[in-house]
Amino acid sequence: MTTIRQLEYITAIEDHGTFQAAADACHVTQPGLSAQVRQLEDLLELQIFERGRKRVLVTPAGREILDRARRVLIAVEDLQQAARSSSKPFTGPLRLGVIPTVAPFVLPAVLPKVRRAYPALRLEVHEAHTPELVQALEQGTLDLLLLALEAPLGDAATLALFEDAFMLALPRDHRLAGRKRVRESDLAGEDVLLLEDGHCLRDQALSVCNRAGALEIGDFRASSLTTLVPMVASGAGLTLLPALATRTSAALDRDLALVPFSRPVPKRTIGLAWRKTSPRGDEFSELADLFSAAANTTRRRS
Amino acid sequence: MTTIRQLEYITAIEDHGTFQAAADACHVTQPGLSAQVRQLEDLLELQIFERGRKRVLVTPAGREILDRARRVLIAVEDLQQAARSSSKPFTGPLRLGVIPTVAPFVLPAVLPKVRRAYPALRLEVHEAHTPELVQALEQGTLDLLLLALEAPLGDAATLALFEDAFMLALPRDHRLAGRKRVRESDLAGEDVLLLEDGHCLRDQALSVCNRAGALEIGDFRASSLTTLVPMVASGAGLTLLPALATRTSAALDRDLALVPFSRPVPKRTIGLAWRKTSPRGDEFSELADLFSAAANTTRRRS
DNA sequence: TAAAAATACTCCATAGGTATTTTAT
DNA sequence: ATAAAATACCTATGGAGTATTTTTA
Repeated sequence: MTTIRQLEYITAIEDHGTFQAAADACHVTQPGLSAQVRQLEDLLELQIFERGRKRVLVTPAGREILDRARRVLIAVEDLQQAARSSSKPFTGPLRLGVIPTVAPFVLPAVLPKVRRAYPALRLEVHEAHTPELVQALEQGTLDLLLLALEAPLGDAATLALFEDAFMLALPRDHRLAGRKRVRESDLAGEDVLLLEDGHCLRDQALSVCNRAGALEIGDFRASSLTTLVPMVASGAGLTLLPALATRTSAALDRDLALVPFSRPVPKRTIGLAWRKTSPRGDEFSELADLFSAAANTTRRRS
Repeated sequence: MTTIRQLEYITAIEDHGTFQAAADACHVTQPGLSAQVRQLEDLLELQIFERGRKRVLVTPAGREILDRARRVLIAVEDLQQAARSSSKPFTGPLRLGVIPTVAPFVLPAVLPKVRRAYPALRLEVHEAHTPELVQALEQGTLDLLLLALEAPLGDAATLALFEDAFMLALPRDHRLAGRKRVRESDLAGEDVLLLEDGHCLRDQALSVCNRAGALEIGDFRASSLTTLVPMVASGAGLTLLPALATRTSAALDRDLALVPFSRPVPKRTIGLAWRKTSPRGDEFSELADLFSAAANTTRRRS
């Protein structure tokens, strides 16, 4: 009969590339794992892996089986988590994924609060771009995401925490630096600096710039807001910064000016996302209160 | 560690009401099954069942666990079915659910064709109303549904087969019996007979009647079209019959007249539905060709 | 020839069996 | 009083171990 263990073994093989590495990861011996894989292949009457090469290859039929095996394992994990949650909620590991343009501005305020409110919760933070986070969520590698809800999130459950308005960041000596407010159309013809590919913030800022007729500078893309801000301050161009990022020391550059937009204010929505089938939806909703409270604190601290 | 077998046991207990009956259904002894349940409860650190009463009761926490156990088992079944399908499609059991107002008019033509085209397919037909069918589909008790797509089907994948227009069925001596065509408004003030509760066809016909201002006769509801048609023929009132049902001997009553509607023609859409995650979606789409071909044959035979 | 997977075998943990007692209606 | 679940104990299947051979890049 098919067993959960067999499914863990085959997914471990795909994850680690070889039977030996998978066996190590599962804390069993290679022959033991091999035997189980063989048994599963016999039972299903199809070959999952193509052996022999340096790296095991997955057969087309195996591809389908592996995908479904992961679904089974997620369902099993969810069941076990449901059991933990129902007896003692806010306990055990919680793997949180956060995008890089949010993490440094929210987590320092939130994490201590979470630790204090739920000391039994073992929060693991992983930073990555939205597509990887969403994939990890669907694969069951992450439990909860903190990101901009404008990006495509598959069929995750979402909960908005707060709106994060964009502000125009520019050198102090720029002609727009003295303005009380700017409108998008003021950007027409300006040179803008943006983040590198992958950041959802890049895509959002870019679409504002395209609408306004601003032009991205061709030869530079910042890998983070921390590198982007000094570039702007030194006169290389303008950029859009989320308000969230304008309250930390990183943005406090005396050569940098910040101007808010007049309505309609371009913005992003920061929120939480989780698998609709997650057993911890209620816990996440409750955690959301802490997150938005902490985020508001950060913003008010300005 | 949690095992698939344990999950099968607890769902069997819920399905059969007692440990003993579940053990029989699983082909194991009661103590063996009891031990596994106990082990799972110890592992999850929660009680799933409340023993002692004549019928075992499910605890609130157990309710959650049982629901998730069923999801796991469906995912496992799907994996196994995917394995079968990838090696030899159109093989093994296919549990088909059909609504009562479609089954007798489509299956006689379709089943022989299916048997001939896919002799290795072991088709099991179950007849029930839409809500039970949808629930069984979601629970993994059925694989494929044949029904009217207008009813709420959850998040099933669907494929329309053909449109089934409604016709006005009435006694030969009724004032509308000679008409070439009728419009919905012609029904205003007429007495209509309908099917009993549960039939989606009842709901659809009723909504047409409500729009048209026709009144349902209060003291009679037919349990099937076979009982409804003679009632109409004997002058008890009018009814709406799907065209599909008007081509069989059951409807050939010399006291019955059938009049088509002028545009817009009230109708239902007959189609297939299956779980979006089913491994056999491709097979079902291919089967659909047989179904619509057979259904058209039935209709042309008139 | 050097990794990795398969084979051969041994062992023991445990799922599941039988017989019986306990529990709840 | 009786049906159902728990307990006690036993058995044997099969999952996982060690040692070794076979495979293929």
